[in-house]
This record gives sequence, C-alpha cells and structure tokens, in this order.
Amino acid sequence: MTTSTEENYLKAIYHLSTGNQNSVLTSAIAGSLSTSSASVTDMIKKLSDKNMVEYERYRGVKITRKGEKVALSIIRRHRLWEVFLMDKLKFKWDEVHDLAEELEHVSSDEMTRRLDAYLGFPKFDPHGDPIPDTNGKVHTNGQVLLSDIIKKGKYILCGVNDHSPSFLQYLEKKGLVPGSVFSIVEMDEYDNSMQIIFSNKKSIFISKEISKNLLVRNHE
Amino acid sequence: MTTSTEENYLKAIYHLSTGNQNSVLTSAIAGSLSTSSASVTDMIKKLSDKNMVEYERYRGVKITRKGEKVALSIIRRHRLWEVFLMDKLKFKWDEVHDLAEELEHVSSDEMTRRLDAYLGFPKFDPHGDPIPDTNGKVHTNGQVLLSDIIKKGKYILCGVNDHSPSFLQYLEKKGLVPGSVFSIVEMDEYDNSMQIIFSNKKSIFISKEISKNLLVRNHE
DNA sequence: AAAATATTTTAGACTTGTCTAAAATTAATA
DNA sequence: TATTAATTTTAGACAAGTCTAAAATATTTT
Repeated sequence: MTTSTEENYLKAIYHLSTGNQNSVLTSAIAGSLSTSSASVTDMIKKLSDKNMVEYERYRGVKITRKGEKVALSIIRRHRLWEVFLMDKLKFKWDEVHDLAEELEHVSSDEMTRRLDAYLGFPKFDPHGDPIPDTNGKVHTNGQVLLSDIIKKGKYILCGVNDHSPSFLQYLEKKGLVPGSVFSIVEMDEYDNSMQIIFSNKKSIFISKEISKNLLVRNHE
Repeated sequence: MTTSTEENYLKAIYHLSTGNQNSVLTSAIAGSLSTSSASVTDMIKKLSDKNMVEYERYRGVKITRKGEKVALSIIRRHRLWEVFLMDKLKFKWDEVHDLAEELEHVSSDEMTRRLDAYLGFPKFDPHGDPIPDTNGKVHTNGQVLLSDIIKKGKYILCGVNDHSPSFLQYLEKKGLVPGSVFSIVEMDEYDNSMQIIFSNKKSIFISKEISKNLLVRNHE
C-alpha cells in the first residue's frame, strides 16, 4: 500500500512528467511540493524500492507504469471529488481544489466507482481537466496549451493548469471560464502575448504567463 | 489544531465517557483503539497539555468541555458522511462505518455545513445515532438501552451502539433495523434475556449481549 | 580543461506515534 | 496487614517523514 505522502509525491512526479518525457529533477519535485531537496531524495529512494519510479543518482527520476497507475487513480479521485463539491455542494471552482486534495486520499475503489456513477460519469472536472477512467486512461480530447498555438482562429477554453484560487479568480474576472469561446485577433512574436476577443465583442490581452496555463481546443 | 490520531483518541474517550461520568481508564482506551496502554499514556499526556482531557496519573482521564467539542464535531462529520454514503451512494448500513471513519478527518466547517444542507439536515445517521448540531448539542430524543428497560411494552428501535458489520448483519437477518416496532412479551430475571414480537407476529429471542447494544424508545 | 557555481546526496538530528520490557503504583487476596 | 496480582507508567527503541549543514557530483564559465 501507499501512504498519502507517497501518493502526493507520485502525483507531483506524474504532473511534472507530462509533456516532457525527460527525467524529473529533484529540485522540481521539491519546488512543486514546497519541501527540501533532501526530503525528496529520501522519498525517491523509497518509491524506487517499491518500483514506482526509476531513479538514477544525480539524474532525476522517471515514473514507472506502476507508479503512473497509482498517480492516475489519485487524480481520478481528486477530480471526481471536485465535481461533487461543485455540482452537489455548490462550491465555486476556485474553492474545490484544497478540499479535494484531502478527500482524494480516502481510498476505496468501490466508493470511487459509486461516486462516479452518482455524478453521472463526468468526463471533466470543474477546471476542464479530464477525469482518468477506471483503467487509468486519460481522454484529453485534443487539448493543447494556448501558448503552443501558432495559428489565429476560434478556440474554446477547456481547462487550466494552475488551480490556485488567485489564478482562477483572475480568470473569472476576465470572463474566462471553461466553455468560453474566443478568437485570437493578434499574436505578438516578441513577448508571446496575444489579444483575444469574445463573441460579445469584449477583447482582452493575454500574457505568455497566462496562456501557458490555459488548455484550449479548436472551435469549428 | 488536532491531528487525526488525536481526534480518534478524543472520540474514543468521549464514547467511553457517555453514560458513566467516572474517569476513563487507560486500558479501556487501549482496548477500544486496539493499541497498547503505553501508547495511550503517551497520547493522554499530549491531550492533557492541550487541555483536551484532565489527567491524573494511575487514575485515568476525564474529557474536558474543549475536548468534548472536538469529539462532537468529529462525530458530527462521521454521521453526516454515513448518511451521504447510504442515501446518495447507496451503500448498505453495515458498509458505511469504515469509510466514514476516514472521511470524518477531512476538516472543513464550511464543507460540513454544506453537506448537512445537501443531505436535508438529517437528525440521525443510518444506525439511528443522533447527529450533533453545529454547536455540539446532541438530541437523543429519550433513547435508552433496551437492556435498561424494566417495563414490558411496545418499543421502537432507534439505533445501535455496536457498528461492526457482523453485528449489523446479524440484526438485519433477525428483522431488526432502525424503525422496527416490537413488543416485549417476556423478560427473564435470571439471564436478562427477553422475548420480543413484531407486528407481523414473528417472535425472536434477545440475549443481554444484544440488548446492551440496542437503543429504543417507547412507542405510543 | 581547470576553476567557479549550482545542484544533489549524505549525515545526523528532530517529531509523531508506535512498540516491548521493566519499574512504579494500585487493587486484591490470604 | 503483608503479599500477590493486576494495572499503569517510564525508559528506550523504532519507522516515517522532515529538516539543516556538509560532502559529492554536475554544470557552467573563463
């Protein structure tokens, strides 16, 4: 079995792994979990002993298929609880993350299955992130980072990569929530910022820092 | 703040306190938590430092008003989650205890409040135990142990004091669930056993061991 | 390629919660 | 009441997870 501390490490390593297939560096994990590199090294050894990660001293870690499955099951629970908190308990999308962070460690496959059914088998959480299925498969539906887009056009916001309340509140103020449809009208080559316009003609400016955290999909 | 281990100790002490106002002995707590007396002594010192219990060496502990408030808030969460698991996720009454034992430590007053509202402000959990209100007040509604009953008559089963799956399954097989109405037809002075009869004329025998764990109320 | 810098790991210590075995205290018995 | 028995506490140790400071390894700069 895995402790909730181990689960948090695996989740962090999994998230840092997606996108780049390189090893994840100790310092990156430490930063992401707000802990010291020394602690990370200790835990990595433990996870390596359990075959959850492949570890090479001074070279970082790669998550194994086994570790990934654990991470995905935690992420699945996390996102299902987020849906519960928002749909049923009427929390706002910037309030659910921290609570789900606690609920995700209650480990019962049966409960997770029933929760899933009770919520109507949702495919995405309130932030637009896909909910892994029972087998740990993630259906991304062709989402890409807005910062990776090179062609002007019409897009729909599917999700975010930063779940901090402050970021979410910022987005909401700008009118950007999952489902928002907008067109890119201007892209600045120099600082990678862009200008977008909503269907209601309202136009806003988006910096590189923001667009790096927005998941979008082509719209039409 | 309290750790979930501290919370489990406080809950155990609270439960062992109700009924008798004497001090709770170290060994009783150890038994209830399946741990050693030495561990209990250690934790009791910690809880005493936090003014959660009054401790006298070799004499046991008394829970303080402060400790009781913590215990009751945990019990409130526990029972609300039990209602959720049974009403919403359709678990059976003998399956909810262990899961609620984990969920109860997710500590957010706001979430508890919303959960309470979402469930329709239930007053009792699936085992018939009263759910403490926000202020930590318990409304027992005049429930007493069946083993304390001295007068024959008609009673209704409101709850149980043993939440183990095996006990609950035993009761269910006998036709005893919260809400069951029955009449005591015979009471044995010698072994404190009794014979009861349901409205459908089915009659069963109840030993002292069983009746000690059944909460009943006068019916009419 | 050697020196300087940054990162990672080790070493040793701390906290929480646990244990066993021995000492202290209380309760029971003769 | 003195001795025996039972219970409780202390003492010392362990595991998990964390930390700081020092040593080891990598990376960057000159």
